[in-house]
Amino acid sequence: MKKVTINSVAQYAGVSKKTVSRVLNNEPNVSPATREKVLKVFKELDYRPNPIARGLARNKSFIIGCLYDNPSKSYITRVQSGALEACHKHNYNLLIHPCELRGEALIDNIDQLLTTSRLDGLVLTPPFSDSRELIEFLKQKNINYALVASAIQDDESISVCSNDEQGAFELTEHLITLGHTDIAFIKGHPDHSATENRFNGYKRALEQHQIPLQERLVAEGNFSYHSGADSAKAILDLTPRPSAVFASNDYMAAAVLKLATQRQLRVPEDLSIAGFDNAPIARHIWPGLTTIAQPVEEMTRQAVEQLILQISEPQDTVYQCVLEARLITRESTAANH
Amino acid sequence: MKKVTINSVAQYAGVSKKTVSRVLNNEPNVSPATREKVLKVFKELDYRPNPIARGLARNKSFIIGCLYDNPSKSYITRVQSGALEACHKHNYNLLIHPCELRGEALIDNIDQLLTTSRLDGLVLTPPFSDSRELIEFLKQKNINYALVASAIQDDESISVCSNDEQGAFELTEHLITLGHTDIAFIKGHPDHSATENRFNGYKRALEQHQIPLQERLVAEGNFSYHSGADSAKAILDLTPRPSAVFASNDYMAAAVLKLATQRQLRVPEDLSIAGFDNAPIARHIWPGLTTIAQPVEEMTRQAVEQLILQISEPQDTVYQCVLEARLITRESTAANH
DNA sequence: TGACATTATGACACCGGTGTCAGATGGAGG
DNA sequence: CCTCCATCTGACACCGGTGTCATAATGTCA
Repeated sequence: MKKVTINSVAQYAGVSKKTVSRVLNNEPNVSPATREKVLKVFKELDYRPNPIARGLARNKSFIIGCLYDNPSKSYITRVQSGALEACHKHNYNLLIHPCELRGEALIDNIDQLLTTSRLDGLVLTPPFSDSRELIEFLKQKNINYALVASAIQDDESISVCSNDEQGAFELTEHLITLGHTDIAFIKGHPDHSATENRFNGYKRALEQHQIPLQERLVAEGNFSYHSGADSAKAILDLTPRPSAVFASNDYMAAAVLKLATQRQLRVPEDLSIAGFDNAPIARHIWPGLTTIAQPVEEMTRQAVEQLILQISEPQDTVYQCVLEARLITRESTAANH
Repeated sequence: MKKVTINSVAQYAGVSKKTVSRVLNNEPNVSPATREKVLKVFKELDYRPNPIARGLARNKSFIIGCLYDNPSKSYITRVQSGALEACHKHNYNLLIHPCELRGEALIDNIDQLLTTSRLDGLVLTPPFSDSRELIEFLKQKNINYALVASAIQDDESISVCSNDEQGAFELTEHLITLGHTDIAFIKGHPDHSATENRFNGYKRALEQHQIPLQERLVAEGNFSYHSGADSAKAILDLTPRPSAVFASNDYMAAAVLKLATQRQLRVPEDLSIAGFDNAPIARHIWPGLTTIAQPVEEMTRQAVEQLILQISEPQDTVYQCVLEARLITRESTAANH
C-alpha cells in the first residue's frame, strides 16, 4: 500500500502534475476528455490530496480555531457542535482552544496559537467576542474571524447573535403576568455582553409595567453554579423575600432551586425560578426550569459558515444576523399568591 | 511586517538554512558560538517556524484527533480538557471528531478523517476504545492511538482506564451497609465496556453479601438522561418497590431523582439513589448524588501524553495503567428503614 | 609532521502540492 | 491559406522546512 501522490496520478494518467492539480481544484481550461481521464484515475488509485502540502503551497491550513472561556460545559459543547457542522460541510477541521480572557498574556497566547497552528480563521465566543482589544489585534494581523453572541457593532466583523435583551424582557414579562412584582435578578459575568443585555431586558419589562427596580433584589453572579449558590443565599435571606428569581443562566437558576429546596421552600408555590439558555440541566431537574432557549448551535454554525465563506472568497459586505430567543415555560414558575 | 522564514534567518545570521534547522531542532554538531548566534537572531526577528512546512517535510501534523460518541456533555468536556493539557504541553493541538460508532461507515469516516487531516495520532474514548474493528484498522494503517477507559486487553495498545468494577462494587457495598437489599440497577449503553464492568461490580457486591440478584430490578439504559427516565418509570412502578437505585451514570440517576420527586417520594428517606462518574449534575441537584468519582481528565491526559511520547520516539513496551475510582457520598443515600 | 578520526557546515534534493508563464493546438475570419 | 485569438497543457520555480551526503575545519595519536 504505497502512497498515492499527485505525481503518481499524473504519471498514471499520462498528464502533468499541473493538469491533475487543475482537475483537483475544478479549474477551467481542462478539456472534458482529460478531466474525465484524470477523475477516473483518482477513483482507480483512491487518491487523496495531502492537505499539508496544499496548505504549504496556498498558505492555508483548512483549520478553524474556536476560542472559549465559559464555565458552562453545555454551552461549550453546543458551540462546538454547531461549529463542527459548518466545518465538516466545507472540509475544514476544528481546533479548540480554551483560554482565559483575563490573563495578561491573552494576546500573546493567541499570537502563539496563530503562528504555531496557522489557523485560517477564528470563531470568538463570549467573552472573547466582546473583546475589542482582541478584535483589533486580529484585524491588524489580517486574520479572519467571526463573532458569536457579541454586542460589538462593527460593520467589518462577521457576527451572529441572539436577542438576549428581548428574551430577558419576555421572561420578565412572563413573571409579571403571573402576578410577581418582587422579582430578584442574578447577573452574569461582567465580561460577557449578555450580562448587560439580559439585565436591560429585565429592567425594560419592569419599567413598562411600572414596577420600580429594587437594587436590593439584584445580585452579582458570574454564570457559574457556584456564584449562583452565593447569590441564592443572599436573595433567600432577604426580608421580605421576593416571590420570584430570574437568574441570568440555568446553572445559577439550578443553584437557586437547590438552596430553596434545601430550605423547604416549595417551588413554584413559594418561589418561582427562571433561568436562561435552556441548558440540559433545565429539564433534568424537578421542577423543570422556565427559561429562554438560545439557538447556540445555530448561531455558531452560521458564524463559522460565513467565516469559511469569507476565507475562500472575501466579500465586501459582511454577514450579520440576529436570531430570535424563545420563551420555554416549565414547572418552576407559577402564579404569585 | 514581512514574513520571517528560515531563509531570512539564515541570511541574517550568515549561515545556511540547514544550520538554522539544526539549531531549531536542538541537533548536535553545531558549535556553541554558531548556536548562540542563531538563537540571538531568532529573538531579534521573532522567528516562528512554520508548522505546515515542517509537517510536510517530516510528514507530521502535530495534531492529535479525539474521537467520541458520548451522550454526556460533561464527560466530553472533561476528556477534552485532559487531552488539551497534554497536547499543549508538547506543542500539539487537538482536533475533535464526534462520530457514531454504529454508523456502518465508521471505518470509512475515520479513514477520511485521517487522510484529510494527517493526524499524528488518535485518542479513542468509549465506546470507540472498545471497538476491536477500529483498533485493527488503525494497527494495519500504522496509526498511533491511545485507548481511554477501554476493556480491551492488548499488549500493543497504550491504555489508561479506571477501575469501574471496583467502583461499582464499593458503591453497592455502601448501599448494602446502609441496610439496602433490594437495590435496582440501571445499565449503561451496551457498546461501552463500562456498562458490563459496573454491572459486574454490582453483582459481585451482592454475591459477597449473599444477596440474590433479582433480574426484575435490573433495567437497560444507555447512559442518556432520557433512557434513565424510562428506566426510572419501570423501576418505580415495581411492587414491592426497591429501597435503592444504582444508576450506571449520574444523568440516569438524575432522571430517577426527578421522577421520584415528581411522585412525592422523599429521597433519601423513601428511596436512596446513587450514580456514577461524579458529573457536575451530581452536585447541582438536591439532594446531591452519591456517586463514584472517575478521574476522566487524568486518564485522558495520561493517554495523550503517552501517545505523543510514542509518536516522537516509538517504544517497544507500551504504557498501560489503571487509575482508582473513588466513592463520594452525598445526601441521596441513607439508611433503609 | 603526517595519517586519521571527529566535529562543524553547507549544497542540494525532496516533501506534495500550487502559481506563472510560455508554447502547442484548434477554430474563426479575412 | 494565413493571421489572430481563445483554449489547453506542461515546464519550472516556489511554499518553508528537513534529510543526505560531501567537504572543510579541528583534534588526536603515533
